[in-house]
Amino acid sequence: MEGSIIRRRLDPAARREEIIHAAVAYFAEVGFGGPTRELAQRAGVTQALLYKYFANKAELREAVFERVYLGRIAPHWLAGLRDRSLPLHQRLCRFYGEYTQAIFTYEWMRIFMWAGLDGDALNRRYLEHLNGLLLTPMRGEVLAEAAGRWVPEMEDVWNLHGGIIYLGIRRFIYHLPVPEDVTPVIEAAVGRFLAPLRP
Amino acid sequence: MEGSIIRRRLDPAARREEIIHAAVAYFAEVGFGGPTRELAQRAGVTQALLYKYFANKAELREAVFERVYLGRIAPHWLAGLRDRSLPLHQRLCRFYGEYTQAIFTYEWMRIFMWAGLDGDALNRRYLEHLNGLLLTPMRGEVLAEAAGRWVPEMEDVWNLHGGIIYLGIRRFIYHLPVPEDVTPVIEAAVGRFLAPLRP
DNA sequence: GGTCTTGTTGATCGAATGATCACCAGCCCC
DNA sequence: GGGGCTGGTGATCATTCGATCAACAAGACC
Repeated sequence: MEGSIIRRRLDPAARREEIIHAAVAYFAEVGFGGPTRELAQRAGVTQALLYKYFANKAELREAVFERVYLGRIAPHWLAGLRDRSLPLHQRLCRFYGEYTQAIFTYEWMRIFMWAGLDGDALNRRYLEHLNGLLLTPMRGEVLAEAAGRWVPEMEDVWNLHGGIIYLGIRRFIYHLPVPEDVTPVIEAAVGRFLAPLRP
Repeated sequence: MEGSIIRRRLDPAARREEIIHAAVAYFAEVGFGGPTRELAQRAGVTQALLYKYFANKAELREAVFERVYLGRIAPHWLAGLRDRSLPLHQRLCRFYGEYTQAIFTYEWMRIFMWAGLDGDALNRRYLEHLNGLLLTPMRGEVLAEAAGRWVPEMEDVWNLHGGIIYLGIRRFIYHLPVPEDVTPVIEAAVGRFLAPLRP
């Protein structure tokens, strides 16, 4: 009758995985200030067990960061942006379509914001990486396409980027209604961004 | 020789003011999870005294919200947006110049974000208010100006808004370098937004 | 200058939190 | 099927947190 709790022995790697998975969801919701006891409960585990897999809370937090940040930037995006066999408009739309698909999740958006407010260095490093690896090349493609007709500032690129990211902020941070399909919004934003290129 | 601490009796209203002022700065920095003892220290006051002015921490938090949110939207902004004796471009630039001047502060941007992550209802209400009072009329002005040539979606307006607000997010949340003077960035963004109106 | 009001403090309480440790029990292996 | 390795637990510790309260003292008033 009662919810019999069966104690299951798990492979350490699998258990660690389960804990990290639960921690990502938990910290995304309540922030890193949330008590470890509640996290343990969500992971279906005792609080003491957490400290068999992580020396302290900070280490668990690091593991969550690693999980959330690592491999979030797909290597083919840069090549895709530079593939001049396609129109630039199409390349930008494709990139932001895939990028938003990658980061517009409850977990990523919120953990990124919690970490930002906490002043975590990983956050700034991620954005500097994004800037160097993708946004600057994006500007380079515009420069090549414009052929002197227009010299965009990096701030123009950041403006495009921010306008799109703000969709995710509205949805996952502010809990405001946002279009289910962001594709048309991205296309409109990219269109405005590239408007100076039109003859 | 030692920093002699002189106990000063203050008018209750003034003391309350000091506490709220310190609380705004403190919570903006560390979030509402920050301990009341450290806040009291920053306010130059004992922790016990906080509870003479606020029944509990939640009430102090409310006072901080009230201070930060209240009167942040200037009443003349709506009239300024609707003043058709000026070009729409100029009206939008003026509005966002004043709006960013009002909210691009360390305290406002960060408390707004902490509150958003905490799921505070005031947050959503503020944005719905902003939407109804300013963004929707903005779209209305564009509609009037376009006279059928272009029918912008609310998402286009949100995109303009988000692209500009993202400047403050980059600066105060992510601690990234951002142009000191945002005026040119605003002008460029407004220009792109209104591009469909150009013949 | 004495007295009374009340703004302010130091001490302290109970609850919650991160972290530890002795001990238990599931599962593999012979 | 019975040791034994080790994943897992319950109890507990030290600290920190929000909150309370009796007692103190600064300043106004006569």
